[in-house]
Amino acid sequence: MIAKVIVDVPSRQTDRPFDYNVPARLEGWVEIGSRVGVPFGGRVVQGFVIGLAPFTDVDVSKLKPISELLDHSPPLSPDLIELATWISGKYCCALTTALQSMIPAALKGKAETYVSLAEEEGKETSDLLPIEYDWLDYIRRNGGTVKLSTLQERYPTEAVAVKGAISDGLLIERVSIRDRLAVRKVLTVFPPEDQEAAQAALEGLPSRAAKQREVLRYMLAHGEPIALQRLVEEAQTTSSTVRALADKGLIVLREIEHNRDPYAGRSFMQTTAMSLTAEQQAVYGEISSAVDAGDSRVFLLHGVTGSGKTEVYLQSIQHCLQHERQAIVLVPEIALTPQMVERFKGRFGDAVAVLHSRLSNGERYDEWRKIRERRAQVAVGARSAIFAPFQRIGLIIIDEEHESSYKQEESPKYHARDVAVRRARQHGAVVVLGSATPSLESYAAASRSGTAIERASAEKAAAPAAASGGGVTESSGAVGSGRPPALLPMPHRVGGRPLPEVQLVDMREELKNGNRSMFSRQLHEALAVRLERGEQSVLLLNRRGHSTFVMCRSCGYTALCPHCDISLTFHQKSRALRCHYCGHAELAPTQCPSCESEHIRFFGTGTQRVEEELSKLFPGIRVIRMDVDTTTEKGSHEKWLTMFGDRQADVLLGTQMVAKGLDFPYVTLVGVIAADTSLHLPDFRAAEKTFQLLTQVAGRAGRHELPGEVIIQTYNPEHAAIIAAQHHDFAAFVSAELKHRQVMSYPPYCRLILITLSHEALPLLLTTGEQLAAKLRQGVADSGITSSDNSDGRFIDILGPVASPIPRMKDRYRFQCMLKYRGNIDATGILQAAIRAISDRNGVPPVGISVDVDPQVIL
DNA sequence: TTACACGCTACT
DNA sequence: GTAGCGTGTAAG
Repeated sequence: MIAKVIVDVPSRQTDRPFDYNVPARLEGWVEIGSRVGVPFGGRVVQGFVIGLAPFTDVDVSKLKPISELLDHSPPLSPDLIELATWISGKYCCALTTALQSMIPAALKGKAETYVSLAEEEGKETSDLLPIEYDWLDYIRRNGGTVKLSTLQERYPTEAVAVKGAISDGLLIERVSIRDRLAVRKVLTVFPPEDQEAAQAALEGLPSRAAKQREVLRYMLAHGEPIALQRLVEEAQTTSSTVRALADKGLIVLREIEHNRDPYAGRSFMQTTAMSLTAEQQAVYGEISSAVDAGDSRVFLLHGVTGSGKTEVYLQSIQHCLQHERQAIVLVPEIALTPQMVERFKGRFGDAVAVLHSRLSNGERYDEWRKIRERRAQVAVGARSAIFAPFQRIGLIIIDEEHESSYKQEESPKYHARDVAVRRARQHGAVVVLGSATPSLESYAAASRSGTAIERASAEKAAAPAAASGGGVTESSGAVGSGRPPALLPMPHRVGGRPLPEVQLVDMREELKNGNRSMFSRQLHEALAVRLERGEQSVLLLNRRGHSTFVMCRSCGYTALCPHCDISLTFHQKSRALRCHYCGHAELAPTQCPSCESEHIRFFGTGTQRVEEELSKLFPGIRVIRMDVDTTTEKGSHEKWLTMFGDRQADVLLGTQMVAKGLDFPYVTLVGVIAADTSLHLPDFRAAEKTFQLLTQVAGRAGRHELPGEVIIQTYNPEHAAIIAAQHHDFAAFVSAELKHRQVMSYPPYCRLILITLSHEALPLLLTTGEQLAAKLRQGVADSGITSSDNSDGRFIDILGPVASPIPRMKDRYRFQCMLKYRGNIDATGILQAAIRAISDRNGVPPVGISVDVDPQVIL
């Protein structure tokens, strides 16, 4: 049997299947999706079997056998392999990169060399005396096989002798792939099987074996297996005592597989389905009947904050599970809070597997196995949970579908929303995209469709998009391909609670009136009121990144990274200047390195400064600050939110992470320190992102009995995005923004591909960039498309090359080209051909090329 | 990606 | 003559 293997060597030349013989001992075990170790160019690498065939075209003399099978059952299923193939084509990445992203990091094997004694295999080594070679004895003591690296570490002076032994055939070298992490095993003590015999033996124990007697009594009394470590603690004894008992055969000591459960020892209050409002019921009805139909439909659930989307998710999942199908729930990493997890665990208990980046590799691996072994039917997780190894998916929910964190920034640069639609089609599953502020891409696509229930209520909301429509590309992402998503509106909050009142404060006026503080009088006043009433406030510092840059007020010098040409960021803790991109760090200067002035200052309002100011204005105020500095530690995120929920603080101050999905009954004030910081970023989505963030954070207030108030401080109170956020007016925002996008020709009116070229040598980079652009233009011309609008609605435009927004990173210069296109155009195909055309005959391009299809951040 | 072969330079 | 290094090539 021949296996087609994708080897884990991510390069253009090796991105194709290689054929291997399946050795007799693995016959029947090697399946499609198996992870194997194979010899590849003089070493052993990991690979995935993507096909099996009885014969091959490859010269038999070249064929090598698979050297090992790495798992008992294949970690990938054929549908995931098919999905990976699609991803590698759509997002221009190596197939192995796509495959690799689908399995937990714990299964990313590394090659390890082992040496075995030849004598163990019946060969003669009598001419080597153990006295002469300590290391030889060491190998014998360790069962005849040890890791070469361990041997080298223990006997550094014997390198030559070891090498000699290998070439003399006394030692046999073997290369094997070792997982980063095996299943965790725990030594466990089992109670005696024969109670009566044990009782008798207990009497017969010598009088000085008091501890043994105690342990045995404990085990008889409890009658349940217990971890050795715990037994030792509970019985105040040592492991040797327990082992002695085990040697006598009175108890059994055995390793058992242990599953790390990050939520072990935590009880979740079980909840049952709440009765739905008419609005929720209508939406639930649409979703559940589509699930029943096994129809791979896409719904865009547009529900205002507090409209009860989560309850609809929960009941839809319930419905799906009742039909023996599984469900995936994607949540932005930042919103994967204990609150969110609690709601799912509370409803579905152990049937839920949770996957997020704060889990250790081991924990994530265990959750993943829980899914694969069908012990879980619901997966809740961030982006990569879309690859959860379920067999029969019925429903995929993407909460906060507009979040840019669904786009992976590293290769494979996939968008989880588009992958979800594709995977749903494989399984005949329903996709629900939920948001209070849908992305313009999804919304524009959905506006072109309609079903019974939304036609009535959505017409008004959809009107502006539909009016400007026609130009909306029918293929902007997978969302747009096939049948357009149907819009499911939920415009009302549960319980008829009003959306909070939003007040805009013009900070220019504040300055004019002599208030130079970062708090306006209104916000100051409102905070004081909450403190007095014992209510809570959420303060948002809307700034992307955490940059507090360094500038000299005398000469204007700013500290730049010597490798990347971008501003260095000041870190209070270490008093260091760090580069955000390459990790370069230096000590913060006390005087200007350029003009030696003392007037060097750290700019930008960080959360730290807001915190200081708050304590100055309100002595004794209890503030919880959540930003990258305070939430990197494992579990810290959770800890802060629990504290805040327990009302151990008056103010929750933070960056974007405080804006999403939180639901605290005593929060009656939301303050935005400066709404503008993200508004003027050189990114066509800046306004959209600002609107979304403001709307989301405003939704944190007054979700329960107490009414909420929102204060937004801004220097641009007349900006359309900010006014729309003030009035909770999604339709107005969409209408204005879509017009703008159409004029400027940006998504959803076209699609984008960003190509970044990088190299240390600037001249080479420039010429290569020009060559690539020329080949692209030629490719476009050859396929008969012009860059102006065609009668068939197709159009393509090639921009650049121009210097990237970050013109140098890690000592490499960067230039970029942008492809803008609309209509049925194989843009990735044209691009791939152009790259091939400027590459050498081995397919290696002269400079680094990175391709980002449907980029989220142009910045 | 990486191991290895090949060819060149620089020195024993 | 050969160790040491850079470059190119192929990997089943």
